[in-house]
Amino acid sequence: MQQEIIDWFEAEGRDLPWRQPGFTPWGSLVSEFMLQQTPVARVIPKLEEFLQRWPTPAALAASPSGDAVRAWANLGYPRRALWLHQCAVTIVEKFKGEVPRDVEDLLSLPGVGPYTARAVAVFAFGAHEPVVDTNIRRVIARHNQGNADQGPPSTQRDLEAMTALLPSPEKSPAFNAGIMELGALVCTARNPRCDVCPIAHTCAWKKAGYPEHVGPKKTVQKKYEGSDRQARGAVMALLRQAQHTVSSEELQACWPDHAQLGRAITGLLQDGLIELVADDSYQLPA
DNA sequence: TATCCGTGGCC
DNA sequence: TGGCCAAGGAT
Repeated sequence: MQQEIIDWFEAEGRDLPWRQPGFTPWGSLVSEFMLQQTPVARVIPKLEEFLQRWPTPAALAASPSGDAVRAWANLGYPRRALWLHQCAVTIVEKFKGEVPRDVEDLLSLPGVGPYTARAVAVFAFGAHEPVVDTNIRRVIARHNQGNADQGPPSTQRDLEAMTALLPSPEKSPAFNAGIMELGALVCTARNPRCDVCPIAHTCAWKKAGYPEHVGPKKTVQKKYEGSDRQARGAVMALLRQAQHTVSSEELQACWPDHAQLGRAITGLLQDGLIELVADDSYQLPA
């Protein structure tokens, strides 16, 4: 399985920006932040802009966090932009301006969890570590466990499952990237392309006749339309496009439900995504 | 562990 | 049309 995935990846893997020679560890960190729950196609243009403007952690650390939030634009989950800015500050202060290469150090950074820490360690530094993302979990669930779907994540179990599959250290990056790419391009959530899958001949799910998912299912997201999250999004969209501060009155106009808007503003202030300035106005953090 | 956190595209 | 899904993380 391992070598087949590596061979397939080298033949069929996409030429993504973060796979270009010379791509920096900082670029890897930024790209992994952007790729957290945001599709590749939407990330690519924003990543290029972001890295052109802030090619190093020191460059980003020298800018106000609000600038990072504004550049994040509509990628979603703007707290990621704030955390990435805090990463830059920490990297300058504690790691001499260089992205750390140890998983433990990476995990100490805000917004860096089990996936991002290992992705950077492996893809930027060639570490021998298990990377686990939703694609990899799905491939393992199907090919190795014969189940249609990965179900809810469990960090410890998932890391153990992927660790058991790791090939020799020098092949770790290609295997990790390859199995992830396989899940993204072939072993997809909907309409998997088993006819072109390099490991279909050993796939337990295929062999069992593609049974329905067994076991606990992923929890479904609440409806976005009319949600508190959408209210937060409306406030952030208004503040991103504003040239100056935005008055409380202008904010009222961006969302119909006052109680909901109040919760959104309170939450955003608490998260540090917006700031209250003197005259009952708001802005992105300076 | 379950829930919260944006946004947009797809079938 | 609307639910599902997308290289997760924090609490």
